[in-house]
Amino acid sequence: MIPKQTVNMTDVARHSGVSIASVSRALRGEPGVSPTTRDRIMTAARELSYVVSPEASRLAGGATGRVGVVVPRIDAWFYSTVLAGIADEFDTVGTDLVLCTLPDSAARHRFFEALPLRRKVDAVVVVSLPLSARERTRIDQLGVPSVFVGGHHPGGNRSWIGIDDELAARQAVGHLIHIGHRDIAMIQAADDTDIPWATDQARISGFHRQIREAGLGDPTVVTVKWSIEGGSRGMEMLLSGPRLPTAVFCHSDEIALGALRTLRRAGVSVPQQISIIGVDDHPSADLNDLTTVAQPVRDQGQIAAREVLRHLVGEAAPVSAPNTDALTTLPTRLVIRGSTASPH
Amino acid sequence: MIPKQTVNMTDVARHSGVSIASVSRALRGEPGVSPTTRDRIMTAARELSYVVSPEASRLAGGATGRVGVVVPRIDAWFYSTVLAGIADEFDTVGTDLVLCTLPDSAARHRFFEALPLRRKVDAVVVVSLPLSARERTRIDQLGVPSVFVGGHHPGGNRSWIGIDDELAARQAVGHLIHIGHRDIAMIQAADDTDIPWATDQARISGFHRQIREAGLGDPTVVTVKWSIEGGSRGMEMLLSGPRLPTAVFCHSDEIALGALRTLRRAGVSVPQQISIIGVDDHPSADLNDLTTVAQPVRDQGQIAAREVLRHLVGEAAPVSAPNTDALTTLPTRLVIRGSTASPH
DNA sequence: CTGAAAGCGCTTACAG
DNA sequence: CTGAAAGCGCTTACAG
Repeated sequence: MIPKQTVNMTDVARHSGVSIASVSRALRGEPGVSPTTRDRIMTAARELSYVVSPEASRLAGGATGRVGVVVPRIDAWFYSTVLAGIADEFDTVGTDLVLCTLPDSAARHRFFEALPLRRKVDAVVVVSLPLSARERTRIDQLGVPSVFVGGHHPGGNRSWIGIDDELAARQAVGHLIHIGHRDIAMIQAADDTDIPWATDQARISGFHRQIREAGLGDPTVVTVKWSIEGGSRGMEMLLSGPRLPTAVFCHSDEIALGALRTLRRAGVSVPQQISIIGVDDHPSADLNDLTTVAQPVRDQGQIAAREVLRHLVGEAAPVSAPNTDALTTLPTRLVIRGSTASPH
Repeated sequence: MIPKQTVNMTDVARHSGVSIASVSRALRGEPGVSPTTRDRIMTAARELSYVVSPEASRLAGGATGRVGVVVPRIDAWFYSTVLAGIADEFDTVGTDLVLCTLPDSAARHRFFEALPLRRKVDAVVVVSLPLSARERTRIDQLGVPSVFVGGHHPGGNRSWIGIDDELAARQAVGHLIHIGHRDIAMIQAADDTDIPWATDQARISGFHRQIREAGLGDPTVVTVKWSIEGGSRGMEMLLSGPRLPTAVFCHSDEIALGALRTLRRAGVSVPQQISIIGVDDHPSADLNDLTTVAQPVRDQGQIAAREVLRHLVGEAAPVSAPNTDALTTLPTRLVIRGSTASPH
């Protein structure tokens, strides 16, 4: 005879001499089970090292114990770090993480049209994806709570965790101005998708506002792709100009690192001849002595995870929570290293 | 009245005027459904934008459509890149990826004892975890196919994809010897867990073998943690010695980057006064002009994913595949940049 | 506090 | 080729 592969609720019930209804209740910590019975059940479950079948549980109206996490990609520092924060938090409560990556627009389109997460998860976390109205609707149509991380506010009273990108830009540019720079350029990053990243807009407008408020003239701005290559290219563009600015605000640390590489190759010394500042506090920023504005990345993941788990336990609609409660803005802070100094 | 949340197989059956048995068969591409009927069913399913309930499917004896991926952590370049390769591949066939991270030994212990993946996935990919015999057994007890990536051979005829770490070390050291170095030290990384990483042993023995075969004397070796900090520390130790070697083989690029940082701070010029070489071809290696031995990381993930999917479709036991077939070793190659040069 | 029973949405022999 | 029916392992009213 073939032994049963897995022990099920019936086995636990038999071993503890009760019905499966009681086992189900006890295991989920529901009221309506006497302490004695509960004890007996828990012991039996442990002895048999029983785990509920998520399939059966879900099918019968329970939860899946799974949460979907949607990221553009994972082989990039920001996303993998957010993901690590989420994974850690899920692990403590035993929630399974179903990962969805949308590396290109085809994958993205497929995801939002087919909604492969449908009927598979109890909630979803969307990381750093600027959504069109249609896409936002589709996420809602998953019919489960959603939480958004980074980049843009999803609108409505959807939960959002992120930083103030405009402020981050102003902190960076403010530092340059504070130490005496008057001729500040920006290497800005642009995405090639049609939907503008809120992050990008905010960092750009923060730069311009800070420049304007300091009474400085029209700054030089070059636009490149968001990558180390892009940063290299951007600095090459600046080096090709009539005169070099005394400082450059880079859209991100990746851009800044590319810029530093070009400067090193060009024999321009940093910070003596030019100051460079980025945003993010990428691990390589420390390694390359880059001044930057740090954002708490792992924390964003952790907080998002907690938020989503909160939705899952307190199933009740958060009537008490006002609209504004849905937005959590984390602080950014200047990290001064060796790539910035006063001009001359 | 409350509208049904989701459309189920019965709806599709009704719309196409057949029984749910036929719908089930048609949707899974099984034989035994006439082309006409199949067409009608497919159309109805599309119109209703129906997706099968994985829960119900699994419960009834089908597959979950999910594969578990176990990684030590994700906020590190190697793992997130392997993961990206896996995720891409899964995406093309619609397999869901359930992510498990084991950041510390507590999480690891919990994972192997509780086997949270039990009954939840059709297969599992284990990335770069050196397993004890007990842990290997536990993975087998999941009762689903498993594929291993990187680091160590799992033994038996389990599928494994990785590189030849000993060869990688020899390629690196061979380059140093080839350009004239005779005094070569190593900064080696040690893990703090009790189980030795096969990767580590292999890179270390590759170093020693190459040194020995070149007839060079007893090399200086310092041991540190696998991190940029560790690399910094290691180079500090070498700088504290009686005389500086002319070249240093670093266990990994991260170690090498830390070493470079210390040298920069110490005012020792690379490669004029000392050559540095790493292993991995971490993105920062390019940025910091580090010579290294590259390994295909994303490919390892992709191949592992394909392998696991192969197991899933061809459910039949691979009787034809001999034992050796289970091991896939990917090539490594020297990438020469500016951190190595002939001595003097 | 406890249990018998219906039902969740599928897959799979078994008949026809 | 097609369908009626059992059963996968749970949860949840409904009785007691």
